[in-house]
Amino acid sequence: MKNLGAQYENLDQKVYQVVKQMIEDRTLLPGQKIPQEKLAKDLGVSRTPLISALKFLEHEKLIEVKPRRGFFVRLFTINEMIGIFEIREVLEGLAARRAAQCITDKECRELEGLFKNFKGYANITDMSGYSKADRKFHTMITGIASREFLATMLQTFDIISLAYQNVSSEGLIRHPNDTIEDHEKIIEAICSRDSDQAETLMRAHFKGAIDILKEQIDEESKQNHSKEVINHD
Amino acid sequence: MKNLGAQYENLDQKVYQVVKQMIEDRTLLPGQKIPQEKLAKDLGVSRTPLISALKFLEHEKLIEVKPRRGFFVRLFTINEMIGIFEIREVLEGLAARRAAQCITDKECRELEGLFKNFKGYANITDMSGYSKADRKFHTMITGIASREFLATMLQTFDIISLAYQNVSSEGLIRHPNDTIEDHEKIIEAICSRDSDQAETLMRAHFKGAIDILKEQIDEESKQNHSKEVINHD
DNA sequence: ACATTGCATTTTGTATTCAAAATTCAATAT
DNA sequence: ATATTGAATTTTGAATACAAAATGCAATGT
Repeated sequence: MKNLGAQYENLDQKVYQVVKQMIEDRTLLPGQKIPQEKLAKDLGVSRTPLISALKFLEHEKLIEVKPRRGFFVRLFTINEMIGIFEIREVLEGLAARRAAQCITDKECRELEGLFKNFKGYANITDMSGYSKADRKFHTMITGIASREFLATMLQTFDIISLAYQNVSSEGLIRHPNDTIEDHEKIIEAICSRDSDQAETLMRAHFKGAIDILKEQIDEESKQNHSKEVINHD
Repeated sequence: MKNLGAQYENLDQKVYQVVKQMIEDRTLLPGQKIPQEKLAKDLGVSRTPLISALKFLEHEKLIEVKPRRGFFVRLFTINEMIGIFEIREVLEGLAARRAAQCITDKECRELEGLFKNFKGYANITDMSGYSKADRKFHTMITGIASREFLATMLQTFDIISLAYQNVSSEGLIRHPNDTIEDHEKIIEAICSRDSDQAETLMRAHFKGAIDILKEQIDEESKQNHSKEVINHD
């Protein structure tokens, strides 16, 4: 394990980053209790900055605190995931609106170039490349909208969605064929400065993901087969 | 100053509440540096839970951390306030939508009763009573929508708006005469389970507040008179 | 009078310590 | 065999300790 001591300005921040990454890449598993002493030793720091980082993550809902029992990696129900996507829907809708209002011509060209490598292919096979472009698409729009709060909030929810994608990979990662058209239309609306349309289309884009989640609930309740780390409300 | 030692489960949480309150009621002023040792002593705790609480508040953007320099009460520009209200607009819009989908008849009656004391008066003079009802209105709707994340996020922004109201009281507190009709229409939409309409009306309600803020910017830039704790981007 | 330097003081970031609470686990009872 | 009790051990919550950084301030120089 990487020793973090002394090489960064603030240990809190760096421990926070590392632990967050560990949750994302499932080194720390949902439901698992955090072994404070051990993890702190592995990271080469004392419990103080680790606890500080865990409390940050509690605020982001990636960590759950049970008083006097410890810190646990949080575990999301599908219903909670729907709630999170609904929030992303309205917040990214707002970001798209704001982006349409303040985007520069240069940013427009960059945005329009994002998916050009995938355009025109009947079937996209470079999933990881597309997925990277997709991520860039969302962060660029938020960046252009540039409202500190909005960026912070969306970052939080982005990570959560990502964590979830790893959990139920067959369910949430949508194939480029299904989403590239959405992306192009949103970019077009933003670049023609049509803020109403940009918001509407971005929201519609998220509604798609939400519908997929809702279908999952229906299926599972029918088959009554509950997956590993997902339990319902 | 109240001594907090021993009377609560977790000192962090309680220190957090108290410090938040101190920022809200302006015992701690924007821009001011937090005297850790002194404040901890005043509260009857050590620096450990105080620092923990301050880091929570940093996440909520009520506190700003300058590494190696200390914690400072944050200071909002009008542009930032506009950003915050835009977020509240979409999130409370979502809350209204969800509330319309899952409200019970009992909750409807409670909601409808909220403003009955003010109804029919040409001019409402009981400002603090109305302001309390207004707060209840928003928290009830969020509560009915009942999505943990949504509630958490809105709570954060609610506090910030409140802090701001204290700062520039002549600007943001709107007179009941201007808002009671909005409230009634929103309640009507929610109680008739019209979720689209509920969202639309709630968003329009917030747009009003945002417009007021934007007018303030225009006025100030014209008069070039900058107020005490407000500085612009 | 004002700027600069260097020492003394204060404050911060982090580790360590320690009492109280929770957990484990073996011994005993049912 | 299973349930219950109660030490021994581990873990948590919070205070304290301490080195490193920042700040204040007085002495000196311009």
